[in-house]
Amino acid sequence: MKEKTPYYITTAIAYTSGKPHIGNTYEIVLTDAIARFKRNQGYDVRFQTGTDEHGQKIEEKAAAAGTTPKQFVDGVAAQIKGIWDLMNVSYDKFIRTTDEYHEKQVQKIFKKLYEQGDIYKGAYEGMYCTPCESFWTPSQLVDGKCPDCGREVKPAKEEAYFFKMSKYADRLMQYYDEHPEFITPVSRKNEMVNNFLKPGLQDLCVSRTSFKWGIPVDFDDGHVVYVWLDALTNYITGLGYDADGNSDALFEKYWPADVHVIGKDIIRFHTIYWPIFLMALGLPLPKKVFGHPWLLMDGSKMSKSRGNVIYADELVKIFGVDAVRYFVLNDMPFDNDGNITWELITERVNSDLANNLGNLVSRTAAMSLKYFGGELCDKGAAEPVDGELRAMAEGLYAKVAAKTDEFKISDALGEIFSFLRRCNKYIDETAPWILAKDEAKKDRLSTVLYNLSESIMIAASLLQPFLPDTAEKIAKQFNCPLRAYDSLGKFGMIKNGTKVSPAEEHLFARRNYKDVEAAYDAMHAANEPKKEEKKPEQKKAHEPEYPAEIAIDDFAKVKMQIAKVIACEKVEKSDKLLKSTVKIGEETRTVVSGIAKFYSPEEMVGKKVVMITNLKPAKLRGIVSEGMILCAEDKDGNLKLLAPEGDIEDGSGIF
RNA sequence: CGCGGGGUGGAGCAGUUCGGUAGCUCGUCGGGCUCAUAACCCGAAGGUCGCAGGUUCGAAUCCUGCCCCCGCAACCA
Repeated sequence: MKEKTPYYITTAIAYTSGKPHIGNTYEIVLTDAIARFKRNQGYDVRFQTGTDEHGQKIEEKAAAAGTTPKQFVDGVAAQIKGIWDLMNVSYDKFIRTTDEYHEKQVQKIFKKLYEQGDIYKGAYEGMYCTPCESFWTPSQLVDGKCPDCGREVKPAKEEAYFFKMSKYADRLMQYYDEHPEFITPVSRKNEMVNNFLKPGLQDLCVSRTSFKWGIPVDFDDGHVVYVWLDALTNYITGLGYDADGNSDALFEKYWPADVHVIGKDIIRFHTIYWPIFLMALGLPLPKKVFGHPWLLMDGSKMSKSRGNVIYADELVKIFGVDAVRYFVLNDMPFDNDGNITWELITERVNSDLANNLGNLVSRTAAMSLKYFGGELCDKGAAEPVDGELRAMAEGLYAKVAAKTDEFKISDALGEIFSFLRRCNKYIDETAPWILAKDEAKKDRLSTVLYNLSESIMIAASLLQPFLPDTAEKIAKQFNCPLRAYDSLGKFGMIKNGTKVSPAEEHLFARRNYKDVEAAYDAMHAANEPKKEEKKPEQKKAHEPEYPAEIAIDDFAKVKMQIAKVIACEKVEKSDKLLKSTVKIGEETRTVVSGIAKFYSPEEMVGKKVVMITNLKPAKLRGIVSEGMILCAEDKDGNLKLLAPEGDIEDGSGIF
């Protein structure tokens, strides 16, 4: 017997900074669908996913939550895994970058690359602008001065390790040329070449000293491995790769990966840095990187602060797992961003799943039960009208497989659902209820119902990777096994005498939008903003994470005073910033505030505002801001200045 | 001129590589049917393919210019 061909497929690992929303969940469902399809085709599939758990942001979040980073990521990783499981994702391996074997290998890899000279200790060497706290390359300087603020800059250094990217650039270009399908969709390739390869690759910073929550560089205290070298290598450490050459058999079997499924935002890291790391390690490169588009909430990017986030588990509660899987798989175009709204998903579920698929199964089963006690039998009473149905059924697998191979999952589903539509039409053409009235047509009736059941089984088998539970339910109701993919070209596999069972419940319930809305509102009862309140033009609201309580001393550190705005202008090249000159008693200061969307310079002048006056000065858009004007912000990001209730002298303190 | 994506009947999308009757799903309207989840089937209405030029016998598709939307970047002390 021939050995199965290995197929290694991965998702990007999810960053453990918070609960993943439906957009993040899309990636895992997409990958799962492909993995399941490949398994059904007879590949020996390994499907890996996991979590990316290091970094400054996590360190900060953990601190804000009052836990250790490890406790924090344990919690989030469990949550992410829980959602993947909820979505019925058939991963074989869930890797965490805090797993011991991963950390150990990353250290080894780092050391190996260092020893062979691909990683070198260097410094951000450049012209440093102290007030801006920024490094600039000589070419960025304007007249030899800081391009931001126009001040003097001086040469400075900050220690860090770098990877010599440029060394491998030519080989990478060559790889692109020899493997035109490496970057999918292909349109992304040009983006990479034009934006990064042609201008010349910058060396990549691969260590940090500014935070601690990372894998330590074991030969240099204070340095931790910086994100990409840590995160990307999960694809090989998860297979048991060993930098010393003692890799696991798994690694030998599955590497190189057949495809990395990732979001379009990180294509660059997977098609430039990752291949180069692999070249440096002397390993073969992945065969394909598929950068999928994004799922947008009603046309705008989902973000917590915008209040337009939809989570997979909420959708599942309302619609069920397979409906959610179907929606994200079907409504995502191949290389454009997809759109999700409550109306859209309701419509999809109703028209495709309930009306087309669910009702077809329901009416077919009901007729079999009614006319033959559920017994299926091809009496051989074929008629010309059957031909088209059979031909379509027999050709369906090839079409679906072709689309799936191109990762055009939406098109693959489209093929299946147009076939289901054809089945519904077949019922109309054959009108079984009329055949049933004529005893002489009994055989014909039986054959018609057999043909329908057979068609449904073929469709269900092809739907299995996308809607696994639904396929199972159909198989159970028709008492037939799901078909092996190499026999999908044959029509007539159901054994005569097979009995259909009555339905326990509808495959998919029809929903009306009002109920969906009500269910959503009930779920969010008190908090969360409602979904209608999305205002795309409004930018993010701040999301401070407060400690549970603070001591009075902490509060006492903040010096607040009343200030009077005596002059105000827009900051050039900025759409949010106003630069105000304020008077605080005897003192005059300059302060920059992000309120230009809400206040014009004219209306600012003369206002008395509340200001923090002992805040460390910061430079914004090249202007030093000496304080902060306090505002209240609603959930849509609208701002209102805080002002004293009555008139009071500027410079007055606030307690 | 920072980078990138997009503007196709009421909604969501395909078609643009290699120009030649503008397609799909949903919605609407009319009809049919009754096995079925007010489901299914048939038919119809509805589009100057963002705008303006150009190339061509012919442009959604190629060229030029412009407008609008979105994301990234910058920026919110």
